[in-house]
Amino acid sequence: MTRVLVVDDEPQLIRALVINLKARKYEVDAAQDGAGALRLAAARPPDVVVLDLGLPDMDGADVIRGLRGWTRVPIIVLSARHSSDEKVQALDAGADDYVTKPFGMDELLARLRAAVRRAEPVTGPGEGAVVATDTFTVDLAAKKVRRDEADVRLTPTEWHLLEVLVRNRGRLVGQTQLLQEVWGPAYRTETNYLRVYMAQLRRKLEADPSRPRHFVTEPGMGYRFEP
Amino acid sequence: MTRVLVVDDEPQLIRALVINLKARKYEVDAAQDGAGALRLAAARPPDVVVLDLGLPDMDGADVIRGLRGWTRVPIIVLSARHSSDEKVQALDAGADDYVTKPFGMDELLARLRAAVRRAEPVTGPGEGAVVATDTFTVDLAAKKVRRDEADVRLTPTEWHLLEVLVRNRGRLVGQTQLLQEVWGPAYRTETNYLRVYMAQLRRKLEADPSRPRHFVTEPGMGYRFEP
DNA sequence: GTCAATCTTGGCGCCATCTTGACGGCCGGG
DNA sequence: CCCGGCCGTCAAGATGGCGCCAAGATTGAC
Repeated sequence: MTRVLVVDDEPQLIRALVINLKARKYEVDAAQDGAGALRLAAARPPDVVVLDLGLPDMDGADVIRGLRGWTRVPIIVLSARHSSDEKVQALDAGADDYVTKPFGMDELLARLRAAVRRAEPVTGPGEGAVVATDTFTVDLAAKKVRRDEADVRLTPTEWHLLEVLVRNRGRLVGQTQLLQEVWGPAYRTETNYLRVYMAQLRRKLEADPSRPRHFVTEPGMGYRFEP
Repeated sequence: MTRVLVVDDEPQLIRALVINLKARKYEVDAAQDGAGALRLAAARPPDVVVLDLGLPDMDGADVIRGLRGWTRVPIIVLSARHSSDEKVQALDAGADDYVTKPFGMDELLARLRAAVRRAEPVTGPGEGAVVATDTFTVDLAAKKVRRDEADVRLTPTEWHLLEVLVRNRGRLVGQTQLLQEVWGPAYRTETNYLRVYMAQLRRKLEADPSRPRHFVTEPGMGYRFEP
């Protein structure tokens, strides 16, 4: 699911955006000032940022630069100022788009889709998204798993689970987190599913499924993927 | 040097843009209608396109789609229409930005810089526009499919679908993405269409349509084109 | 106005996938 | 030593996605 970070100091506008975005199946985080936005963006990296320039605590351009220091996430700027100067400043600071208030929700959503669309392939046709072990390789962009020179067929659930583990490679991923990301918040206690699907993954990918070397169980806590 | 393709039917506006762009060390090509724009874009692939929607010979969205068929070059749309609908249509057709006339030259240049900047790391215009398999070849630029020494006739929808798949060759394309790109954002759940049109493509292009080797179904996730 | 091509819509059967429950082994604590 | 929690394994029933077919709508050409 695409995650949007909304930054604005007007609770009303935040409310309106959150409602509209959630109705369209976006995951939404919200912050009311620049410092909070930067903190939230680091904690839960968004796929696109909607940023109001008129924040109480920081200059808008500084927020943009704060993000651009470590991420290429698309930034759509909102502002009440029509001044050409302000637009140029924001865009040159690293923003991707500039929308003046008041704006049509349809238009903002369309610009948001455009921003997400063109950002997608940045991770895509490139390279680096391939993780390898001694027995198999995972291509996150192409959604492909190869083992012994042949493609391995994974079901959607299997793939989703593998994806979460690989994205956190080397780190322990808690059972709750796995269940929540793959099956949704309502399944946080169904540890049964994890057992069944971890077994599937191991059977399809491990050299010796009964003695897993890459999908490690951490009893009582969760699972870890070791490249 | 960055090459800009300017498309507009007003010679005055073209003159103004050409002067401003050349002064800033851009290389500039210009076309006065949609057909000329598509021809020129194919002959001398630009790094960014500035496109007026009010062209005499073609609908603006069709020009966008004509470009998007084979290239991901950033497209900045100019238009006198402020209608929200028109903006949404252009953006969803594949445009990256939408500027309403009259506009400040500073702003346009800033948006142009932003578009070029974020497109930078993407693969240059050297992508092969012809993709071949053992039974047929697809020429994205010429919009032609050859099989057994003869051209294959495809309907517009079939083309569009094939186009999206081929552009993402080797990678899995989600059902939602396919539906959204081919039929529009409102059809993201009509998986019926996919089944029908994938069957059409397979019937026309696969050696054995009932056992597809190039248009692979990934149940529950999407489809993949394998060259 | 007629006709053909294309797009939309619905239904049906099959099969992979998901869900769910049960069982046994391992391990640490009482 | 026994017991309870946790994990791995297996299998059967429920579910839902997919391919396929075919009949209306719709569009566009003549």
